[in-house]
Amino acid sequence: MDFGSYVRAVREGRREADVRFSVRQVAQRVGVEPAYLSKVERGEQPPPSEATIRRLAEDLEEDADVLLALAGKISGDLREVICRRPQLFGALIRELKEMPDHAILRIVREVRDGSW
Amino acid sequence: MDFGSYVRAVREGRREADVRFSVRQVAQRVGVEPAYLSKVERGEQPPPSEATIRRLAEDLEEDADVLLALAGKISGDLREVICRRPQLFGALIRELKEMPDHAILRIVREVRDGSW
DNA sequence: AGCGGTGTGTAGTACATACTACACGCATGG
DNA sequence: CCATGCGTGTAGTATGTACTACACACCGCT
Repeated sequence: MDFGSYVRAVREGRREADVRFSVRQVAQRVGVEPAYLSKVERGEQPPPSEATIRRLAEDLEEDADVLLALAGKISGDLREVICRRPQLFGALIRELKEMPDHAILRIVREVRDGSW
Repeated sequence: MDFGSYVRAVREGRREADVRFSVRQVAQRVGVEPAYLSKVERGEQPPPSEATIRRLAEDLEEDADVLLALAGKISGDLREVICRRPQLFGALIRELKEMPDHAILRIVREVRDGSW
């Protein structure tokens, strides 16, 4: 699933319950031209900037990280964290690359619970 | 320390032991114009592309991830890993954001040693 | 019949990215 | 003294990013 198709699917879904989720109205709330959003949804244009994707995610009540990922982008705050200690986070991420979700989730929980 | 200054420092260091590390010769091996490398080192031009940074890192025997980080970029393979499971890795990285190096290293080791 | 709202086609813009090509003056060695 | 290599200044290019502006045809409503 690419960025455009996903956004279109989500928006059309929302629209079934709320007429305010037309291309035009979403575009207006997000602050872009309707024609542009239309083209992005159809993949005729590449995904928008991080800032625009964030506003779009908020309007559609979608997770910004997921939309950014579909656009092949990484949240600015995550990039900063990694760039501050690239070897450390590089090693960690490459180590966890093939790990199943539950193993990673377990680490997240254990770190959060302060077993460290 | 910005990207340019760092590269310049490393290259000048290497040069003390090996005359092959002039701007011109490094540029030639890396595959860019000497004037361009010169400008990048002095911060007159923004850092090069990921591919060029990788070739530069190899020539200078520096860690590519470190150079990429100084350029504010994230290695393509790491981006792919994160983009495949954005929520999971997002949660993990944000959880580890303020953690000291040794805590993260411990996780890396424990994952590698297969205590999971 | 006409008005508002719909999606979309076409064209164009401003800025960033990622460089190349050529030229200049300096210095060091044969 | 001049050839070689050095770093660097100036100018220019191609491609990508991130959009805007306007126009068109269609559909439902009153």
